[in-house]
Amino acid sequence: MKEKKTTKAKFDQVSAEIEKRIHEGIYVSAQKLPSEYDLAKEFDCSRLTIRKAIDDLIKKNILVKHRGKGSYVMTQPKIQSGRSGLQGFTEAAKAYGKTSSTEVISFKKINEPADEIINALQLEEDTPIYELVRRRILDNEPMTVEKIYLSEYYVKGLTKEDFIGSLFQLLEEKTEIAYSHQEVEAILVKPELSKLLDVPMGDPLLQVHSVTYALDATPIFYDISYYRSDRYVFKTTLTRYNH
Amino acid sequence: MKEKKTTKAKFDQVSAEIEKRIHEGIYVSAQKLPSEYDLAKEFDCSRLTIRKAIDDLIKKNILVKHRGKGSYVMTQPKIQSGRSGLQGFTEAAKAYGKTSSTEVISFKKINEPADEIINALQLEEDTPIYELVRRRILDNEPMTVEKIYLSEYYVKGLTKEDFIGSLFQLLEEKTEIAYSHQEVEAILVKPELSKLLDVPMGDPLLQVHSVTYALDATPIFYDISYYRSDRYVFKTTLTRYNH
DNA sequence: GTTTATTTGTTCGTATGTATT
DNA sequence: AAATACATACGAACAAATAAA
Repeated sequence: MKEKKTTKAKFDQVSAEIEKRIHEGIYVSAQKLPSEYDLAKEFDCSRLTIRKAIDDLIKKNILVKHRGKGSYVMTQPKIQSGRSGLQGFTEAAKAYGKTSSTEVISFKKINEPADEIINALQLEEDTPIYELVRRRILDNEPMTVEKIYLSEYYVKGLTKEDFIGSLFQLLEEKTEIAYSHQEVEAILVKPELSKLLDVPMGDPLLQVHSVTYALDATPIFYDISYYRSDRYVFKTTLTRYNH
Repeated sequence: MKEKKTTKAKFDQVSAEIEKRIHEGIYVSAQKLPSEYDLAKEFDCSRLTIRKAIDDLIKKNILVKHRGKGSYVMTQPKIQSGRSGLQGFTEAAKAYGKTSSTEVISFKKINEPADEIINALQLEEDTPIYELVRRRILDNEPMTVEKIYLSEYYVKGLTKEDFIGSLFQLLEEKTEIAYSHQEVEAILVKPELSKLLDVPMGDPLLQVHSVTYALDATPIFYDISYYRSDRYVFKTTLTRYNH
């Protein structure tokens, strides 16, 4: 039997502790953090470890630093929706203590998929593709409708009910997911979506196209999602200097 | 007299060379890069230097890696609009060889600014604020209207004409800009914007709120921008594992 | 299925360079 | 001009995940 990973990396412990201090108000924005040298002494580790810890907090948009000046705490956006973008619906819901659920609207084989999809997934023409339509509900209100297109390989033997949970988790049994490219646009609600999202015609929506890839750049699935614009905001942080 | 920085950091040379090889098709997605150890031998440097170079390319969404497996080239989104988000209108225009220009629509003092703005800029109530409205034009078509709100300090002695160029450049004479928080929403075009952006009423727009801060978390300016949804797409890349 | 080799991850010590105050 | 603080870089060693034998 294997032992659990109870001992995290040192730089993870350090960055967790710094993050804790920020939440406790010990380190506040507007004021400089202790220098890397001092932190290294305090945590009894090398400066490189401190630098790695700080680097991770910079990636998480929690700290900023500048050569010769020092490191500072970044102000937090009022509502934090994760690192970047729209991902993590279920996790975001949990974070706010809200009830979220997923409905599988349909799951079926498509014999004549749009070129756009065939192209994005780098498949031969006339390859059969499976379409999965799901709806996400937050506190009894429909928030998102997502249409997902996958090749047969990933859904062999699966039925509607299998898609109630996390798609990522399901797919990672077959392939390791590495990254996805997303494109966000503003569109007007279409009749079909008006019903599913319970918004009147003429309302604007956020439409997100994405393609998700494995490490070796194999496309895994294509996704078009629609977000109610009165409930969903896309948040990002831009940093000027990427030291 | 000081010598110019002709000699870049070694890890910058290495990452530039790797990037070049990717563009030349020497390193392609779907195939593993040489190991860090081998690259270190080839570039005659330490493994840490290679790791730093690779790390930077990962930050730029050019590479992905996975422990025990190796590093891979990420597929590029069809149209590359920069690191993340909507920033860099002028640069993006240049990259496509298009003509871009900026019009200053108005620049005036506002005596009763909205609470939303006072709040975002952390100012006292009834503090006078300056409003700058600009329009960006790409290939003779209006693309963006931006409303920017700044306190007196940053615009003292400036006139309309001073805002034709880069706002960032102008402000950095006074304060160093560190980062900004952005929120993207889908809205319907308002009458005023319909004219400025030359789109019919009822059309959707992308609306972006942002607050820009200095290193010490002082708010510098508040910005509400409107993007034509038929011309502008917001692009991001999400990475699953952030090693 | 176990062992071995490969590959990335973590960490230290040390030294020197460069920007800021 | 000096002190402080971050940036770059090397060498070395061991850990952990993965893939190959």
